[in-house]
Amino acid sequence: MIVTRFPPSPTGYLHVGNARTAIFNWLYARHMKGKFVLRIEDTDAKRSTQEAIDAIFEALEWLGIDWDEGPYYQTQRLEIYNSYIERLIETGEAYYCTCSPEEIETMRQKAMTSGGKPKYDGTCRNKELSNIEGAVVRLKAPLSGTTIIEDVIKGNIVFQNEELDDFILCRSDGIPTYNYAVVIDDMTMLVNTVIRGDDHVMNTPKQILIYKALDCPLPVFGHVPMVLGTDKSRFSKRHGAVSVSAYKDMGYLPDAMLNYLVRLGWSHGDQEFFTRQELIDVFDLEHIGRSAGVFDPEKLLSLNADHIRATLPDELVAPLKPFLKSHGIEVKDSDLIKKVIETLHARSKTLEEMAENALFYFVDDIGYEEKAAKKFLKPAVLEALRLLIDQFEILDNFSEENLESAFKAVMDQTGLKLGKIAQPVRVALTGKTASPGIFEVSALLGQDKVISRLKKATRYIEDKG
RNA sequence: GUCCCCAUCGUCUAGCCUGGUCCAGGACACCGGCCUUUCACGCCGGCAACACCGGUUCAAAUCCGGUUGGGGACGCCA
Repeated sequence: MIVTRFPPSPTGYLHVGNARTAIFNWLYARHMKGKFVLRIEDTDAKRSTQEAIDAIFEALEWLGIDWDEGPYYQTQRLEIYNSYIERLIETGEAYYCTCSPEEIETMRQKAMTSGGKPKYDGTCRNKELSNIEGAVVRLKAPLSGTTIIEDVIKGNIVFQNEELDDFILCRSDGIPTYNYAVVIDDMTMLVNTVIRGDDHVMNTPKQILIYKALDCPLPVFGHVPMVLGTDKSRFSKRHGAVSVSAYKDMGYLPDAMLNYLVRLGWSHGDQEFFTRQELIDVFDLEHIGRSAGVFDPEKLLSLNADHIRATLPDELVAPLKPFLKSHGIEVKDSDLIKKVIETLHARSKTLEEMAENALFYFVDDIGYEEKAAKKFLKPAVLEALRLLIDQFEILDNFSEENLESAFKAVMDQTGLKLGKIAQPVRVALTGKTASPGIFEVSALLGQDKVISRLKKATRYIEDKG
């Protein structure tokens, strides 16, 4: 059975780059009917926070990523790491080292200036020191030969073992280092498929060495290329919004985010739009690309519009409510919201945009956009508006069909074309020059509101004239 | 500096493994047009790429080598 995992370190919000590797692991596990494990890598006490943990859970939940095992916390697994340290010391695969950080630093400086790779020189390698207070544990890494990553995405990557050094497994305070804890965790959690960011390739040979020292079979490794910003450097804050929750707040649909992030670096022929289930059905590791990709907010936005359009208005009601609320609108009538969404869902790229454009349906007193009023609410349309009010007042069924005939009647009486009448009416009803169809807007607004807004517009014109 | 990775339209990518069907296809953005009561949606059309050099071959975007460019990693961070 395939077992994948996502191991965030809780030092901040969930970054879209990290979210993408979480998604790859999750999708692959779901596709293979395997298991997906969540593990919190909180060994860095200085930077790990509970808020970050909560933020990560919230973002994963929003994305619809669930896990079958965990969350595990590394800080609760210290005994496990220690027991394997003892074993590695016993078998001679690791040793205690008492070199100070300062000494190491001068070692690095020397190596750097002489053109070499900064690494530990092995001072304590053969001293067979015992567990002295303040000692670190280092792996006794091979001095020659090669270590090969058989990467499912990038192919074989070969490292000369001379490039590697006796890196630290366990810090002087007894806390395991990242590379060591990861191996022990993946090994004991039976993780057999490790899909992670490109930035980890250099860690992988080290981890392979630990697996070998432990005489443990290797998992399958797959390193996915990074997500870049427009300037081709690692995607970060200066390129725009980077946290998953920011996109949630801007009114993106989780499925759109999922779709976009997966398609950034993975493909399935020419297909651009995927539902969650389609992704689970067809996702594979073979079609993950080898080159890094630029995060394009425009394309995400367009995809979000596609997902909004593909979602039934009914299902958009609940997600839209918080956005209406943030504009001070609380509507109890879900059926009304549904109807409002029907008029807006082909013209909204985000839920936030949809909420903004829905405001005129709900507020009591709409304001006119300055340019709109200036251009369309003019004395020339006064007569048409009054005739329309007359027509509307005698309607007993405020249906779109009846509305249309009412408009026709006014067109006949005034000799004006529909366009000449519709725009002023639109401004009167919505305050803006762009809106859903004038008949649907009117029908939804209802007789009373339409008539009162039209009357208000006539008064506005009279006052100005 | 050392090591590693990458290289098709502005961007995401298909094609590359299994050379010819590719004077390179799709999508976003952009530009025209149609539809039309506005804005969208939809539809039609356009712009635009195989980084460079050399090799292999009858034939290379596809295979090989090099160059250049970009990215990443070199912590008692993860």
